[in-house]
Amino acid sequence: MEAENPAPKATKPTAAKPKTANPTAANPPAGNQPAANQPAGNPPAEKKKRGRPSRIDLDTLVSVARRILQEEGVAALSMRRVAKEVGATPMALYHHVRDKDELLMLTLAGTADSVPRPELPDDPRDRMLAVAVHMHGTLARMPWVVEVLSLGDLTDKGALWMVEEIIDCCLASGLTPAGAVAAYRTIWHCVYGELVFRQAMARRAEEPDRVRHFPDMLTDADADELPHMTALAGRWLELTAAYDVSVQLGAVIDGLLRAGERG
Amino acid sequence: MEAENPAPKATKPTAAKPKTANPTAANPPAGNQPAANQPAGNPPAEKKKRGRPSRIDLDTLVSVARRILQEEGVAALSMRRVAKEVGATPMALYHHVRDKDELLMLTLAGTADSVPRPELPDDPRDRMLAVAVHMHGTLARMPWVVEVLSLGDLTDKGALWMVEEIIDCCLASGLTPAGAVAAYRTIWHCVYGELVFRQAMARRAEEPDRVRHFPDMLTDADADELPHMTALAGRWLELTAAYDVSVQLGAVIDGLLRAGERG
DNA sequence: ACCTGAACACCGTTCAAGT
DNA sequence: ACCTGAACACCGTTCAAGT
Repeated sequence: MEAENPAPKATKPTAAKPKTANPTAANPPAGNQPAANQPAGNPPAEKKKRGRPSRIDLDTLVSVARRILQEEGVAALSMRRVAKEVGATPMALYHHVRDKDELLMLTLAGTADSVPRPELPDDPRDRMLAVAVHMHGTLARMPWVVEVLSLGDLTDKGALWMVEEIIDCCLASGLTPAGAVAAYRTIWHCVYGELVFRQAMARRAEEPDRVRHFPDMLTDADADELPHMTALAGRWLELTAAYDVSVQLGAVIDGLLRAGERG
Repeated sequence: MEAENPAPKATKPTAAKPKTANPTAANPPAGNQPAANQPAGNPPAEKKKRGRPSRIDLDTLVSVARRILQEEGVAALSMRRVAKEVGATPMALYHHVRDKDELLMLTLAGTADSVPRPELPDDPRDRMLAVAVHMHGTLARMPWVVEVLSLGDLTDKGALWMVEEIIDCCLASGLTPAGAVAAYRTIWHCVYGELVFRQAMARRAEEPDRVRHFPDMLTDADADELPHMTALAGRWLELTAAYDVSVQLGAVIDGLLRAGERG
């Protein structure tokens, strides 16, 4: 019954083949959303290809999706919405991307290159701090990227120089390759986590009639078990607002590098 | 026209009043999902209240929602699904919760108390590391909580002892109150970030025919600009799998405490 | 007070058919 | 090869009405 594999040629298309060869190469930096602002109904008919000119192509799809994301966030992005904006049926998109998830990942390509690289100090410790702060600052100005990034990691080739720099600094400071990769990840977690909760707080602040759980849930009866929390409750917003990403990342980096020296 | 506020009594219900007085108090620890496993069509009729006995009450709503979340994740939770499982119309739920977001927040109450508190060492540094590792380990076993937590912070009163402990250790180590709160947040970012990407990696591993962006996107031509990345590309999965949360959190905590000593 | 029924304005995706 | 039309199986939520 299940003897040898029959006809290994191409009888059963394994459904695995991705539709885009190399998305990052096919989708150059794009500066700051080139001309995606006009209503995309009729694309400029000046690109000459043989055969029937397809009404929509992957680049415009991704551009339109990216614009929706940065103007209205991930919640506003739907296949139907993109289809409407390019003047096509929802199902037309599925000829260019496998599904919504693939379209989302493609929107990340080029975002890192849309921002100029900063000058970096030479000292490894200061250098990796500068890179980490730059990562954070860039993403703070692109909230939609943070939302999309939770689906996966490292999809934009233009962002790899930052990873390279941080790992280079770690190695220069004496960490092992494994330690350097781990240190990079920890730094990334700090950056990413801060952005997620900063954005969550911003969203909550927009709907003020929502139940506030903390610190409103604390009563005087909690002072026994939670003395510091009750004491700090009144200042909590002020204290969290004073959070300094640069200072915290500096401390984290110092800890990671010192652990490498000892290990 | 817009003179003095008319009739400050209760003429216009300001739509702000939350429907649950104190969700955490109204919803005790609940151990490990008490008896939410039987089909919840007919609730046990042994609770005697006056007036028409409501067919559904908030507690069963939250229990059912929590079960769906931990069995199938946030994507599977919908108001309609919960309604069906309690044997009611979708709209019946809106008499007990304001919207889906409120229901999600309510599911968090009691989750921290469902896990026993660990023994903690006395030394502040070791103590806060133990708490952080406990946070991470607990949430690693409750992926749905991580997903819901991105909507906000600190909604489960039973989780506050961990924040209290970490802040207490920071203060005992000489940090200022502001420094202690900041240090807690940084530790939380590390814990949370690790969990998000661990889960994202697990999700991606489940659908293996998806495009892998990294490190597959790297070619030999990138060796100039990204020497470490190309060199480490082959070992990347192995290296990230070797990530040790406890070691990393230890280094982060050391860095944070030392920064406090100097500051 | 608590719940139902119908409706509105959406989703992602499959499938068969058109050119 | 590229796209359409209709359909499937869903969403969260509003509104008017029932008891």
